Amino acid sequence: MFGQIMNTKLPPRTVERLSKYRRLLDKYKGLDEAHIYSHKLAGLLNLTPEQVRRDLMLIGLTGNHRKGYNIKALIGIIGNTIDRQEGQQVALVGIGNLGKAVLGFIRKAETRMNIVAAFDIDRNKINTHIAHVPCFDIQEAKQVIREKNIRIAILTVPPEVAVSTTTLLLQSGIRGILNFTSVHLDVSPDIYLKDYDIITSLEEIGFFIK
Amino acid sequence: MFGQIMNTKLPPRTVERLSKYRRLLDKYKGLDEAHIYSHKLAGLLNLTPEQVRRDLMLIGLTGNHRKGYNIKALIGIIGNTIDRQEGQQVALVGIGNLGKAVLGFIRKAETRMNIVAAFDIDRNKINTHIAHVPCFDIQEAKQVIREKNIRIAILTVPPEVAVSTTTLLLQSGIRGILNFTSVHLDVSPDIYLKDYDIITSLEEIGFFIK
DNA sequence: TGAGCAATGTGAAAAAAATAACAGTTGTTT
DNA sequence: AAACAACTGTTATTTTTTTCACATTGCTCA
Ligand SMILES: NC(=O)c1ccc[n+]([C@@H]2O[C@H](COP(=O)([O-])OP(=O)(O)OC[C@H]3O[C@@H](n4cnc5c(N)ncnc54)[C@H](O)[C@@H]3O)[C@@H](O)[C@H]2O)c1
Ligand SMILES: NC(=O)c1ccc[n+]([C@@H]2O[C@H](COP(=O)([O-])OP(=O)(O)OC[C@H]3O[C@@H](n4cnc5c(N)ncnc54)[C@H](O)[C@@H]3O)[C@@H](O)[C@H]2O)c1
Repeated sequence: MFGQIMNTKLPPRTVERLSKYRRLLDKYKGLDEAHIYSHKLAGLLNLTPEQVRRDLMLIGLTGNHRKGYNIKALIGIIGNTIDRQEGQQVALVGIGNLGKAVLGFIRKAETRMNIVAAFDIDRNKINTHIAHVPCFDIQEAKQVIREKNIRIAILTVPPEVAVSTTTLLLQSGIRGILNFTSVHLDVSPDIYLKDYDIITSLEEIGFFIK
Repeated sequence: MFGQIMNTKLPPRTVERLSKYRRLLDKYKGLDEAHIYSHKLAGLLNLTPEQVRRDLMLIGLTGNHRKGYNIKALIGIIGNTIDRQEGQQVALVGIGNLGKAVLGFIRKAETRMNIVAAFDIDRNKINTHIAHVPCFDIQEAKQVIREKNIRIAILTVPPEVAVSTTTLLLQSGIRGILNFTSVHLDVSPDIYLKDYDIITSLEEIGFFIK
């Protein structure tokens, strides 16, 4: 319906921005105008209009020279580009303070990424639901991950077990990890690893506000 | 002692990596060898040796051609480069699930970034300590931030109040923000803003593990 | 109808970042 | 003490990402 899936290699930065465009525009959908200009979108996200236009060009979206980009088409093509047709299942591993905060947050957020399982070792959490997500014993990870076709894990376990847990997850078929544990994980290049490192971010901020 | 402060403009990526080198080597300090090779450091962080050498070159650190880089000197120069002499004070704003997790985490982490105040509107939290950090009424933000010379804020308030809270923080003298609220903040270019956006990160991971 | 404006689409240039290549150094070995 | 090995330091090259610049298009209005 919205043009074909462009699976030519997209720059990582472009993918990030596409996700942001969509999330922003999801809120506009239906309400306001049917169209949006590159400079408007750029302004809302602190980017340049050229950058927006180039990103949209890369996914084969073409706007109207007078009205700008059709918002529905834009959301549609971004979806065709970055979503998987069969949906993306995500597991959260380690249901502590941080894990619970993340579960609550993602549940509220409107997203295509479905957290379908959480894992812990704590008997009090296992076999309960937290934020409507079923919690399992980490020992069942292999089966559950296979059964539910989970490919992505959010890692919020204590640092001591980060490496061993990662090994288990990779053996279970996980292909991408969002790592909150500030422990360096040594994974093969075909695993997509993204680290969230607050300390590094704070130090970076500290340096640049000098 | 460890060479002079190089305040020539460093690339953001380099600053990030410097922070990581230091954190990694803090653990090595005293224990193992006195020196480390670029390829060792690179291996530990999934970088290339050339990148490590270039980063260290940029901060004026010179290694021994046979033994590699002196770990103490390395930690020292990184400190001279990215730390502020007077220390960096940080505030956490919004002591909810996420805020508490972050407070607990940073407290445990060995870092030069000191969280010296937290703010909320909840009467039950105001005037208590959480993870040894004193909690204040957000209405007192202006005074407290001035008094304690805080320049950096971690923003973990509900999305609805993210923009207004940011305005208040900027008026109070905050220069850098680590934003967890997935709300787009429109700040002037002299404010260093870093967004942590889980949804975008997950979608990015989802795209690249295809 | 056609001049004018305000967008888009995109090649070209520039800037930023990563990688490669290699000469120079330092110790070791024979 | 000469040849060798294994590093570093740095220049050059490549790749990636952003910005510039401008021709083209679609609409409006006189
Ligand atoms: N990057 C950041 O910004 C940031 C912020 C806060 C915390 N953290 C890190 O995130 C992690 C979690 O932090 P937290 O405050 O939620 O800690 P927490 O102790 O509250 O939670 C850890 C959870 O993991 C569970 N767990 C322990 N071993 C496990 C295992 N083998 N398999 C599965 N689950 C297991 C525990 O039962 C607990 O529920 C820590 O590594 C912490 O350092 C990072
Ligand atoms: N980026 C992420 O990965 C991520 C993950 C989880 C949550 N979040 C976001 O982080 C924020 C906090 O999440 P949470 O789960 O901790 O929410 P929460 O509701 O548990 O906590 C919010 C806290 O802010 C306080 N607060 C409300 N208004 C305030 C004000 N004007 N000034 C100061 N404090 C105020 C509340 O009293 C509460 O303590 C939300 O915006 C959420 O969307 C982001």
